[in-house]
Amino acid sequence: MSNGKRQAMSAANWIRAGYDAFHDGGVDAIAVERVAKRLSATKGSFYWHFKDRESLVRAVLELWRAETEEIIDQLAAITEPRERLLRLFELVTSQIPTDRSEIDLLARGDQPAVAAVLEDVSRRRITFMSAAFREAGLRPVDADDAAVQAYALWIGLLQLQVNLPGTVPAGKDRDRFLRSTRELLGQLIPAP
Amino acid sequence: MSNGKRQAMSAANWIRAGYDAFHDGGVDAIAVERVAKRLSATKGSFYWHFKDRESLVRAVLELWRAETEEIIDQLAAITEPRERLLRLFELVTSQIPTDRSEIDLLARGDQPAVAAVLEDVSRRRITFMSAAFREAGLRPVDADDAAVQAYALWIGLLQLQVNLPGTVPAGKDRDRFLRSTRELLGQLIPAP
DNA sequence: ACCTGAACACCGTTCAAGT
DNA sequence: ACCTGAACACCGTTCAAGT
Repeated sequence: MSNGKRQAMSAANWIRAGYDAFHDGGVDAIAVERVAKRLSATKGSFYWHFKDRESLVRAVLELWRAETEEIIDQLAAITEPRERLLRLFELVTSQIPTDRSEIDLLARGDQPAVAAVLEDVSRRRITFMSAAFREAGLRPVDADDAAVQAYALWIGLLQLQVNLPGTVPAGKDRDRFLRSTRELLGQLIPAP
Repeated sequence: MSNGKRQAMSAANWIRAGYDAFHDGGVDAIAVERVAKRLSATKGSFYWHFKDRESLVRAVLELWRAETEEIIDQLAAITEPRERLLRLFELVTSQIPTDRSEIDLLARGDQPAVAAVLEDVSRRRITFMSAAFREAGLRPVDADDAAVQAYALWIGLLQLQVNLPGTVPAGKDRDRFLRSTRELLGQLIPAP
């Protein structure tokens, strides 16, 4: 358990530098040569600590996963399922005007390292919503459907936000749009 | 207007080969070196006909744009706006289980050549829907919102379909899911 | 007018050779 | 144990030189 200081340090250094690169330039920026330059190290050094680029991407995205887990933990504390869903919809719709990293990950979903963590996180979110819909009174299959539809609308809006700026209203129209979107999502929740 | 046969032929050859590559392997497959190999030509030859890779991508995606235009033309023939929207929802939801190229384009939206055509096509679709919602009785701002929400749900589902196979129900659950999705979209249409 | 071939700057990956 | 440096196979782009 105790450690010779250099060795463990170094792998963590590469991951930290990769995480910074990810936030600056997305998944593509987690590039061996560029990260090596950032650290004033050589590519050869990298391949001592990691099998390949994919391992580094995987390690960096593990950090991202941990961040998203916290949000679910907070929501889980709300016991009333309708309230929990409405709070969730409020949370994610208000994030829509800002979040970019999420879409970058969706766009790189063809890379296995990205696909792995993306699948995990998405299924986690969908399962979480489905459970709430069930608690709120939907039959299991309908709860699953509703969760998938809500999630699709969510990431679809993120996608439009990033890819087609101007389609998702900003400024003074923003509030009206987000309210109306929450209403649409609210249609998925059965009446008490 | 009339032509020396080699010259015009050659540029068109590159575009056709690029279009094939696009269908086989997505936007990334429109790569100068690989397409050159396909044609048994050199990269140098390519740069005689095109300024850069981006010009080729642009030319290839023009073909894709033309294909999507046809669908809108068909729907425009339906005069009753509610019927037109329902038919559209039916059309796009039934495509969800198969379409991949659309998502590949969304994923490469960071490339200017892709962004350009993607924006055009998307705005065209959203405008088309918004007009129908307005004809069906919504106020202009609400019609715009509804169109954006419908489109977001659509591409969100495409995204899940491709990135997270298994979340969008297939097989015997497929029909129930698509029906319920059409119902949710139908909520956006005002009562007659 | 059209094309070849080599060069250059980027990637990822490997590996002998050094410390 | 850890790293360097050079090599290789891919990219895109440029350009002198050929026909």
